[in-house]
Amino acid sequence: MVTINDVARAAGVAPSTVSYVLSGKRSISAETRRLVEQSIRRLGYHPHAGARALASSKTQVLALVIPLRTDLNVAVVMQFVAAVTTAARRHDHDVLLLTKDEGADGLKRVVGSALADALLVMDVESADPRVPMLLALDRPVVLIGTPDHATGLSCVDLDFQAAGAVAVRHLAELGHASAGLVGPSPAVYERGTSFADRFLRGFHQAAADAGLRAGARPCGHSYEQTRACLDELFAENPDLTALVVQNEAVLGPVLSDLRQRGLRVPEDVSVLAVCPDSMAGNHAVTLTTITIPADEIGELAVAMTMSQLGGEATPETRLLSPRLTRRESTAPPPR
Amino acid sequence: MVTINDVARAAGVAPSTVSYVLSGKRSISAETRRLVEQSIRRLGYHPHAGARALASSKTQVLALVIPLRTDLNVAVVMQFVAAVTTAARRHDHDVLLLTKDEGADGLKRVVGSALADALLVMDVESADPRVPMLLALDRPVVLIGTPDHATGLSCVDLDFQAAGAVAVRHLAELGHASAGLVGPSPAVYERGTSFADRFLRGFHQAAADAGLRAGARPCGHSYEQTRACLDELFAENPDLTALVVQNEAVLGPVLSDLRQRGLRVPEDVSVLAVCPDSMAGNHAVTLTTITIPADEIGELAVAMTMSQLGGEATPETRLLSPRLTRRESTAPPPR
DNA sequence: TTGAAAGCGATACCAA
DNA sequence: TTGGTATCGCTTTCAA
Repeated sequence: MVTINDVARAAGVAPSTVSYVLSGKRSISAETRRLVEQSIRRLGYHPHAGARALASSKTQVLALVIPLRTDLNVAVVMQFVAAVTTAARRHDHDVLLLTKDEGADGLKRVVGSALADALLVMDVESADPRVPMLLALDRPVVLIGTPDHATGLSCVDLDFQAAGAVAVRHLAELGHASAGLVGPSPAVYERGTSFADRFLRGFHQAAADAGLRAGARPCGHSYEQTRACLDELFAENPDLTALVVQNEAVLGPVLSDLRQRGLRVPEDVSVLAVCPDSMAGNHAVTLTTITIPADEIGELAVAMTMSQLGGEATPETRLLSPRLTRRESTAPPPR
Repeated sequence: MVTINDVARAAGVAPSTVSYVLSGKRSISAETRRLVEQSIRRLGYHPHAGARALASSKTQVLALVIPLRTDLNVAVVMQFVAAVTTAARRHDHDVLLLTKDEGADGLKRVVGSALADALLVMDVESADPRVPMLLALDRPVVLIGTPDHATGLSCVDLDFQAAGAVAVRHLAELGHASAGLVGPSPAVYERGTSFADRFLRGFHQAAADAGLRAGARPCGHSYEQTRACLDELFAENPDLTALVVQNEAVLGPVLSDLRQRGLRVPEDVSVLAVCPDSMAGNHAVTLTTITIPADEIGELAVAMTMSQLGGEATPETRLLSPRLTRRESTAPPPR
């Protein structure tokens, strides 16, 4: 293995000088820098991460906690993971992957054994059992989502409450008098994953304000459950003319079930989807969407982590404003 | 921070003894073990990963390289990531996430700086530029997929060639005289991602053997591209009675386009999907599938890595036999 | 069955 | 602007 001493010897300088060339923590003459950098390249030197961590108490690693349930949300989670990893590399950090099932102990372990400098946590629940521990942990933490008692923790998320309102207002402006919400799966509500509740709140409030008749139902991810969900929505409100779908996984089933009911989109029913923009074109009718900007959120989360690591920032909550893009799937109601 | 010395002092033993209790590398009296373990718990001791890596030249970390394209394959990739991470933890290892765009240099960096003990690489191409470097790297490597010149590297994958054949034979046995393959996106073929070619080969060979008229087309993931793909397949073979879809992302579009053509599944057209079993129930008709056992592959990949790390194993290629589960979407052809 | 101590490869302080 | 060196926390050899 090539060590800093090898480089130092080759360049005819002290090991500490090599270290300083690498870290930029003190000024180096042009000539010395050249010599050192050349030796580094020639020898193919890479600093030993463990040694570095030991000496500096910095790992240059971010731990990212992802949900394990692979049946739902996958596209969003994946996009987010990709964004975080890419952004982390731009800041010269790597990403250690943890799964939610490791729980609070897993986080304690990773921090305790100095495997990571900071934590990014996805799929946070309203009363997330990990929150107290995260607060106790004296490390930068950024949550994707907004749990209830997170004062002291940084949070990033789409403003789902505003999104719910934006969805309703778009439909109201088109002239709809009613709207049904096809929500995330019941499990999501049961776990108290806050984005579902926040969207629902925005949805109902805006509906009340606009005088819309609104109904909402969670929706499991199988075709049968989707059909049942629509059955209920239509039973409650037979003259429904618009659906808001906050569940990417069932977009296909929703659209095909509507067709089987003899309902055309958007002529008979408008459909507004809450999902990444990239999914808008994957259906027979291009979808009006409120985008879930997973990569923006990921990048922002990393940026916030970095400034906390730099000591320049204190915890804060950032909610991104919803953006609606109108496409083919929404139109004025029939008649 | 709690160190091994703190634990040793609390337990009244030498630091080395604590180390041996932890590693099990020499026998310890019951009493000493009890004392040490108690101190560890009481103090909440976690060994410092960096220090450990420095002293032992082992990181207990596996690097996992994932593809970045988030539009395709996401479900499979995600399932795989989850499986690897979970399996790694069972073997007392963590997972460092790399993206494919880091390329060969990224791998060199990670190994060079001793960030990981072994590499798991997804999305390998036939003539993957990373292969030579992986061979040069003197570390355990397991590839998900099978590149061309990988002698010396371990590979795990579904036996896609056999899968192609199994698909055709199932349809032939049902009495079909023709079959169309809706393949992965053109980009996948262009990159020479080997699973696509292998499936295609098995598909064509088995079709020739069984006397089936077979056509195949790549398929982009948008609705428009899917419809175009089906257009071509039907143009080439107007009396097509069966489709094999090796592209989970377009299953929805394929099914709804068939309906728009007035074709019922399975009465008029049989559909056989190559995808994770968990997706079989997400459509109006439950799908006959050849499963992509992402979690099995992930677990196996980790197991192989571990035995290589243990020095018990030499590189080998393992192709999992395809498993077909018949559901509603395949049936004898009309008439 | 246990202890003492020499590294592992960096960083960063103290000097020059 | 540079060098020397103690130090980080652990593993493992050598001795007892």
